Amino acid sequence: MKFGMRIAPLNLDQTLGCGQTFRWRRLADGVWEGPLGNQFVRMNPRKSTLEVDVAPGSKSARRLVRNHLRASDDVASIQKRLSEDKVLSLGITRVRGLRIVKMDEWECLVSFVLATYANIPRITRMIETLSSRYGEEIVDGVRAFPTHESLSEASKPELARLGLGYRADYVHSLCERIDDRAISHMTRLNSDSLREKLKELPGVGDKVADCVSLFGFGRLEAFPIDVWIERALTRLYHKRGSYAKLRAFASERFGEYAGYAQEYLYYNERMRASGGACLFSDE
DNA sequence: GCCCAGGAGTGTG
DNA sequence: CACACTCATGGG
Repeated sequence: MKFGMRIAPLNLDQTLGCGQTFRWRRLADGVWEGPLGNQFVRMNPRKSTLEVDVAPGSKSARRLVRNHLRASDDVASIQKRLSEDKVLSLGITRVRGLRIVKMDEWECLVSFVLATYANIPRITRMIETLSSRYGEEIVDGVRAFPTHESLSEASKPELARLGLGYRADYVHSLCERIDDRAISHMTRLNSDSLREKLKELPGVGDKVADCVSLFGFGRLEAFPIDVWIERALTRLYHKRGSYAKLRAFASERFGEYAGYAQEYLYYNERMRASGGACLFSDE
């Protein structure tokens, strides 16, 4: 079943390939596919519309995609606001279609706990391993990210044999410490309280709490600081210091859309490191 | 082999 | 508050 929808501006390569989320795969010609909720979705960016292909009878696919790509974000307006920053204004037009995604809260939490001190290819593998073991099959050979219930059935030694390293213990205790009800309750907290609640969880520190706030709970003011962002802040803004200091700087500088600013800086820093084009400069 | 990775937890000064 | 150290392991 195919249908078209308008989500603009949108660059799927930038949005789905930059490490916000880990289960989308790029096919030829800019087509992306992957599991979204309990459905397997293929997305093909056309001139002015996004062509979506899902299994016949999938009624909620349109809503799922719109929600995941945050279709209601007024990205043009957000970029206009962030362009007041002289550093970002230089290259922001080249990430016009890079959108923040909205992930499932539980999937996001586990994913970014796994992401600690690992690189993206490995994170992808770990998440694929958990999904293939504990996820529900949605189409042939593709399994959804495991629910809290199914992942909770994994024993500690079982998890320890899956190549997660020390993260295996985090995942196991995470299952014991939180459930769907608790997550549902957290969606109603203000961002500061949410952050503190997340940090009470095993394997969740400043950075993971901010990633989960941003990509999982949709708090656009969150500004996760990893090694790449640290480098970007040093190089472009000559800012160094503790997490709290850098976070305060970002909050003051980028305000309610700090999350988008973070993603632009992150994308740019990684492109730069891999020899790609550099969007922003401090000159 | 070597260095690094979308860090967190714990202990110490 | 700031550091220092450890944690387990794959990717480039």
